[in-house]
Amino acid sequence: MHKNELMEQRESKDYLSQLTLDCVILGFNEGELKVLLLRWKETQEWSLPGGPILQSESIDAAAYRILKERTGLNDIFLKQFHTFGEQPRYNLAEIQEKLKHLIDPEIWYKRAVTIGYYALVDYAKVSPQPDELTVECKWWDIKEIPQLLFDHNHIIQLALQALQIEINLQPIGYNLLPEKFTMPELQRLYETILDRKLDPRNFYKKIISLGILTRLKERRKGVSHKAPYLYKFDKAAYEAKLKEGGLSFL
Amino acid sequence: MHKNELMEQRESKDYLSQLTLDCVILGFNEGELKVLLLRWKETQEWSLPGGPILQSESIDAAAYRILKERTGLNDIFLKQFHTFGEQPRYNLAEIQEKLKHLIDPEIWYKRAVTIGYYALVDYAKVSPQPDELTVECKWWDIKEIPQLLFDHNHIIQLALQALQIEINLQPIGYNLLPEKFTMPELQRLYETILDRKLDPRNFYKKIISLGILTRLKERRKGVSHKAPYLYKFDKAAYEAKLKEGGLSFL
DNA sequence: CTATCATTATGTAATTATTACACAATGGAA
DNA sequence: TTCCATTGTGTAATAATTACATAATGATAG
Repeated sequence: MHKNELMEQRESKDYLSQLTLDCVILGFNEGELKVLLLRWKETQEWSLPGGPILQSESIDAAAYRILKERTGLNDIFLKQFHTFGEQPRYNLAEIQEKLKHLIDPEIWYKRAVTIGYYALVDYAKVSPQPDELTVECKWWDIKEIPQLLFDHNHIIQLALQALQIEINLQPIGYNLLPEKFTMPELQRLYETILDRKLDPRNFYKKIISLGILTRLKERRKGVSHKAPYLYKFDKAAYEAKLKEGGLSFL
Repeated sequence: MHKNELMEQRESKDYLSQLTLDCVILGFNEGELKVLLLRWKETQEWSLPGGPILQSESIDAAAYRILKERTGLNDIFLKQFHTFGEQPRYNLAEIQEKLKHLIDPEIWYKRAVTIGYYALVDYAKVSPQPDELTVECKWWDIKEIPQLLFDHNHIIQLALQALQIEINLQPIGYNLLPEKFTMPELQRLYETILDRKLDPRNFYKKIISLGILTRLKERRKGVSHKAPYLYKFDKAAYEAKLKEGGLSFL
């Protein structure tokens, strides 16, 4: 491309894109993975939280901003997993029609690129907040997600795939559980993410052998069966192991 | 964000970004990983191939376009690995100074986002072509890369990390070698990517046990030592194994 | 108070995968 | 013909993964 062409392009802004970000915010409750979705004003249409990235911020900062706005949480496990720039990413006319009461159809760019992040949060600590274009923000069971706006079903699908790989590389379980948790809870989390049953004896051995868990004296009370022990993630041990290099998970 | 704000934003184009793409094109020659770099006109400055993504194309299509332009190749293993949107990504003033003879400093946007792809190609099949802003396109040994423009050293670093993970999930070796190759060549490729020595007997066992390699009757000739067998990647067997689900690599 | 229910906690043996390790064979060059 | 560099290959030891079953316990219901 020649200097003049570049200048012309800049003039026409042809090479600029609408750059947005979408967050797949995941929590874990009652043995199921949950994802936080927003319902748009005056419709029954749902989508992922997200929005434009401002010129003044890095894309990571934008992701943290959106997370903070929707969940109230600051320190969150957040990871970019894919950038979506198909052409077209979704049926533009359909979206224009569905959301015309909210957004002038003119505003939709032909090609919108969105950067996908997933976040892992402690379900109990989140207070879901809708944004300016939406009226409802709530958790959905990952297995009961409706048809979403844009290509958001697809984005969630890829986020879950990325998570299945990540679970082998990091103790991500600990981001999704409260500070104290039981072994069966942790196992159920792994089973949900990996989408397969695990043997409790082998799971216990494996997890314990990582040496990054502390068993407390306490047990969970109020369950109508043998009370399970509570465990805590031992962050210091984890950091130490990481430095030594040797840490792989399931 | 309210409708009016969105309209205002659109007017000012504040939420639009310069969206570019950079390709880490990797080849393998003489036992070393090579990366294709471009030297800019009238300077000694090098960078990765890349450029703006056009409004009319998907980001994957843009990556294939750039690859085709720089290498002449069509069918290429190409993978998006990360999107870079730090703020700032690099020292803008420095870049403006270095490239002012080519590009009006005005043209540089404050925040540029680039999508990183890596490509794996057969070194021998590539005929490197510079683009409009560059005069030289050539392979560099991965271990001898100079200080590059922008944040391109960083981008290469992350591409190599992504490749180290990918090598466990796919037989990517075959994209980097010619159709026929020897076992020691394949081993050296793995050693280079993983950056560690492998035992030849264990490597042989492991690779053969995947069952996706065919040993030919032929041997490589003209070497002043025992002539090694040639192997071919058995694509049919690979596809079959993939379907059955069970395929993991090193 | 006791029996029942649901669930937790845990060990061992078999299988499979990984690692460690050494030397004879061979093609070309000297 | 000898020498050199490199290829081709097997076995034993160790480590990791899988398969598998039962006693303990806390709450609840009778």
